[in-house]
Amino acid sequence: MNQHMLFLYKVENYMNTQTLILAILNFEDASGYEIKKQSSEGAFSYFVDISYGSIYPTLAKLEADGLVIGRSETQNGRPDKKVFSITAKGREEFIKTLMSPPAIDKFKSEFLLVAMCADLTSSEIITKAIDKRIGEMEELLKVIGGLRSDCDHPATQWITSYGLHVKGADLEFLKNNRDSLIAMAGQAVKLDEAAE
Amino acid sequence: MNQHMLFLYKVENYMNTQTLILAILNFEDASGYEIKKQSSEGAFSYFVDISYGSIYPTLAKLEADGLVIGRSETQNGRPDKKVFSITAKGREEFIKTLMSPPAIDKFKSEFLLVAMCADLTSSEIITKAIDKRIGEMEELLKVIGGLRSDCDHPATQWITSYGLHVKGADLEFLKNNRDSLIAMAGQAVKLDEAAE
DNA sequence: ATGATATATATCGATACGACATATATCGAA
DNA sequence: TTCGATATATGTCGTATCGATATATATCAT
Repeated sequence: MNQHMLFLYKVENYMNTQTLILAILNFEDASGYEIKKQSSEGAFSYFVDISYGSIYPTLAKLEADGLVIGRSETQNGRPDKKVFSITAKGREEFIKTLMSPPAIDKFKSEFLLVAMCADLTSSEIITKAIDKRIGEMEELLKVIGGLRSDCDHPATQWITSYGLHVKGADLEFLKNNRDSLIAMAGQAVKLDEAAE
Repeated sequence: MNQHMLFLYKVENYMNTQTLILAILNFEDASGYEIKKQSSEGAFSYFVDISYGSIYPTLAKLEADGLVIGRSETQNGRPDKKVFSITAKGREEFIKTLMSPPAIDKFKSEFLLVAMCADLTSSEIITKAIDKRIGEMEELLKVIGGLRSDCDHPATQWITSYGLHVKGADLEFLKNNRDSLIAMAGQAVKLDEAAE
């Protein structure tokens, strides 16, 4: 077997717009706007994010493929919306994708980049960066806690407990080690000055 | 001020290929291949990942802009490589980007999607998914631990301690709650059958 | 010698993001 | 009372990035 035959064993990534939309619609009917809200503020926001630039074209494609169906709804005091439901074919397709082993998490952090380069900047910059992060982490814990109490679906409870545990540990480290990171700020500059 | 003037206050995302390459070259000179290794196996792999499809075109652009300079190096028993160094202008540009407050972490998880949909699949699928994750988490802890002992740079030690703390808590939750997630598998199917 | 693996550079199609455009309606403040 | 801000709602478009592929050299085990 050579490297060009690896596709036979390839584990496909399914964390794409199509799967995400099917997952959300499998829980409840939604418009494109509501899908965006679910993905960036709602129950899925902790591990998912989709942009409008992906949502609307993908909804059109999913409808053309018969995986979802849309209907227009007129509203009082708001623009009309197009609400989508998942079809039997869509649900089947979605459950099939869930059977592949999940790919490893994707994680990118500007904060860790700044922290790793703490010696290149000022203590003011580092203080702002870590305090911003502590605030965001506290906010995220509130959001996850809210999701947890709003929903009695067991698997959702499981993942929110997971989130609270991990992000709680995260916040704990940030608070306990805030000052030691700030103390590293500007050290590279000081070394340069000492060398002159 | 209307919404079209928001760019005046916009906090730019700087977690892009250009910044990442400058960050890596600020630590040490590297070829495109070595930059890829740093980003997916080395000191930066915990919070960064760049593909070849981004690295080579960006290196060419950075060199054209005078932020890095490349030199060819012939090697014994290996293909030639082009090693890049960051310039004074590049370092200046990089430090300037570090002064903006870091954007929130980006996180996407197929595992959490599968876990949230545990009731739609079989216990076999869920068992494989969580055991795969436990194995990957143990592997990641080893990698971060290795990075920590290989490097005496204080800020790198700080972020690796952070990683060990958070990922340790992650693994702890997975082990303690593995069986309760598996118990949720297939419940939606059972409810369907009971309704028949 | 054959195939697998590692080093090394590069391109290209598909995907997704992020900014922008457009429209309706509510509500508080100048 | 109109102006601006905010929220709902749909959609497009340029561009950044990924993931797969192509190509080449060299080593090492079978």
